[in-house]
Amino acid sequence: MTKKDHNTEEVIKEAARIVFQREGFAGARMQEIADEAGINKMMLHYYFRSKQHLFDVIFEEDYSTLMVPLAVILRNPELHVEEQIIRFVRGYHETMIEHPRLPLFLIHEFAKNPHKVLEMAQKAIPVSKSEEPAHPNLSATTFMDQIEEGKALGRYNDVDARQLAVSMLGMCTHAFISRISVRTAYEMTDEQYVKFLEERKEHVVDHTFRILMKPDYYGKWKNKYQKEKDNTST
Amino acid sequence: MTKKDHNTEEVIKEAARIVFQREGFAGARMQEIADEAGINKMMLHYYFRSKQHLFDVIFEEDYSTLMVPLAVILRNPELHVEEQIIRFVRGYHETMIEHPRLPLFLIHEFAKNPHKVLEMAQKAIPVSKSEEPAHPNLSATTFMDQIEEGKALGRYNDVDARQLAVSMLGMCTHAFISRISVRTAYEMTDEQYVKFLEERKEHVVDHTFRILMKPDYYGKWKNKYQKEKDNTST
DNA sequence: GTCTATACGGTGATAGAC
DNA sequence: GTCTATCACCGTATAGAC
Repeated sequence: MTKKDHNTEEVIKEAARIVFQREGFAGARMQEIADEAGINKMMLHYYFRSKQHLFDVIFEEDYSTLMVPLAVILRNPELHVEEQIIRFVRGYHETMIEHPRLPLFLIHEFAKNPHKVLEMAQKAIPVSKSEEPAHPNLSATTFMDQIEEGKALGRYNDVDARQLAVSMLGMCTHAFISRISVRTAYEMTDEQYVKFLEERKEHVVDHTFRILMKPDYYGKWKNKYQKEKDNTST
Repeated sequence: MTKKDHNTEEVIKEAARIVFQREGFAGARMQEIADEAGINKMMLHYYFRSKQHLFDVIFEEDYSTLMVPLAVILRNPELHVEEQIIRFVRGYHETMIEHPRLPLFLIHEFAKNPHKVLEMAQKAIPVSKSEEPAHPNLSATTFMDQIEEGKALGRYNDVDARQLAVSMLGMCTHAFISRISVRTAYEMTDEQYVKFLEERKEHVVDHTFRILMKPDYYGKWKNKYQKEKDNTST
């Protein structure tokens, strides 16, 4: 427990993470996890009571990996909605490039067991104001309110904020969820696909803002943004 | 086979469809399917050799349900890309409102068994020209070429056509795939959610065109489209 | 041709030796 | 703390009754 920097528990968890993310709960075999970890199958039961319990531990961690940073962004009342969108999209892509199976894994298990996940969300994401839902769901009033405000100022198009939020999330998730389809369709190698994802980050921000902003306001933002980018890179 | 309008085979298939779509292949239990069909579990093996075979039948049908109509639209060289987009997005939503679990089901099983699905695609979707990939993947040259053409004509923004295609697909799928999240986030009843999806159809077209088209060309399209819509409804 | 009973194989879980 | 042996269960497949 002291010297081993990769103690058994951690080895098991990483093996379980790989197998569960690839196969889902129902498709995963305890034997497979044991093989992946290079240990005896029974050790799994010694360290984690049951398959279900092991899964819950992994799922909760993975859920937090994705959701907590995003929730922090969306709940920050100091951040302007435009800055929220930029950070959200970039953060999403950066996390998911590291963990490309996470979106489909979370969505699939969530769909199979919504009640459980909603409970978990309460635990996983610390809530400051009690009224706020625990799911970082873009229903946060700040997000919606600021979009209404932008409309009133004549900066934003008359978009439905909820539809916009769903579109933005869809644009974020789809490249990861349909990895095989996209790769096959465009005949990409692994390297080309990673490059596509890296680039996609900025495209999604751009697409979102084209939907949200009136053309001239978008033009101004684009100019300002381009300058900032140039300054950063030089 | 003659008189019974719902013969056993059909009853089993519908039960299997429900359970497979809900649980996935690995999560589905033969007993569950039998219960759903109101028959003895062993009948499943009588009519369909194995779980795998039953699954393949269902999956192939479901795959065609979604893909064939979309492929027809995308492969039609007569259709202008703008008309392709409109029909694609509407067709997708209309089919998926009927079969809301289909997107996640197909994507999940596809991700778990890409090789098999790609083979299936060859069978399911008749290919006219041999070079064309069997997957209705938006890589069809007509789609890409027409976007380049629109750019050259100064109608379209300088968007990456592949990024646009992925965004459009993501906007289409996400509302269905993350049904629970969306419903929870916006606290919708069943009826409100269906209404949201019905409306979303036109929003996605709109979002896509805002990404694709230069502002004034978008304005012209919007005007023309609004008139057509008014004429249709009156 | 339709249905039932039983055998097989694999998975998750447990008891106990070292 | 680690591993072996074994159990109980469940889904699948087969054989055979009606």
